[in-house]
Amino acid sequence: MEKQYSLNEIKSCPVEYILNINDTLNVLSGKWRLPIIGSVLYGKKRFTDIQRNIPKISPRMLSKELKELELNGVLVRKIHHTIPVLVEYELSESGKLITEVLDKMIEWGIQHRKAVLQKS
Amino acid sequence: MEKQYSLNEIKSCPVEYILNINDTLNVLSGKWRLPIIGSVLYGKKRFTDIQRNIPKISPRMLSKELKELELNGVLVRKIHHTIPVLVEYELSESGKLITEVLDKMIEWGIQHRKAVLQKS
DNA sequence: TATAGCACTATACTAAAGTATAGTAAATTG
DNA sequence: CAATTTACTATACTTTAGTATAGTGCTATA
Repeated sequence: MEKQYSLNEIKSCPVEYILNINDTLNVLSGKWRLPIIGSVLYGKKRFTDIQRNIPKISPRMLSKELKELELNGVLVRKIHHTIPVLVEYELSESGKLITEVLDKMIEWGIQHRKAVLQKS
Repeated sequence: MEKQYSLNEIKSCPVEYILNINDTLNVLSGKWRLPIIGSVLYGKKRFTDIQRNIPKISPRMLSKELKELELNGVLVRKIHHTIPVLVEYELSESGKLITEVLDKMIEWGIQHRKAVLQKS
C-alpha cells in the first residue's frame, strides 16, 4: 500500500502537489475537453448530440477525446444493446466534481480580468 | 462600458463562463508554466535562478514563457538598471491568487485518484 | 588576457495536437 | 430500394508546441 497524504501534507510536498495538478490539467486542457464536459454537464448525451452542441468538432476528434475522458475516469460510456445500438456518455461522480475547479477558474478569471484592466 | 456580470450570472451564461475558464487555463497549460509559477511562488527570482530550479528547460523556452506570463499579467518583470543589469521576475498580485485554483486542483486530483482506484 | 556568469536571441529541427475528407456497417424512413 | 441516421474509423495532412545547439553583448574575476 502507498502512503496516503493529507491535503496539507501534499501542499507542502512539491512532487505530489504537481502530480495532482497535472492530473486535473490533463482532464481540462486541449481544444475540445471543456466543450465536451460542458455538453454532458447537465445530463447524458449521445455522440451526435454532443456533435450538434459543438458544431466545429470532427467525429475523429470527438471519438478520440471521449475515449480519453472515459479512460481518465471522467466520463462513463453506456452501451444499450438495443437494435440499433445506442451509446450514451455521462460524467462520472468524480467528473461531476470538476465543476468545483471550474468555478474557481471562473472566479480567478473574473478577478484577473479586472486587475489587468485597472493597470492599463 | 461593458456590462459587469456577477459570479452567479456568469455561471448561468455559457459564453462568459467559457471565456474566464479559458483565460485561467491559458495561464496554466503547457509544459513549463506550472514549474515556472512554482519557482517564483515564494519570492522573486532571476532568470538563471529559475533555470536552475527547472533543470531541463532551455533558455529559449524560459524566455518565451516568461514573456507570455508577463503579457498575461501573471508575472511582473523588474529591471534594475545597475551595471550589469539585474532582472527579477515575481508573481503579480493577481498571479499570487492562482494558488486558490491550484489548491482546488490538488483537491480534485486527490479525490479523483481515490475514486479511480476504488473502481479497479 | 582568458574564462566564466548573466540574460537572453537566432536558427533549424522534431513531436504532438488538431484538421480535412472519405468511408464503414447496421438500421430506419420515404 | 435509395437516401438518411447513428456511431464511429482510416488516411493524409497542417499547425502549434517544444527541443537542440550555437551565439550575442555586457561585466566580473583569476
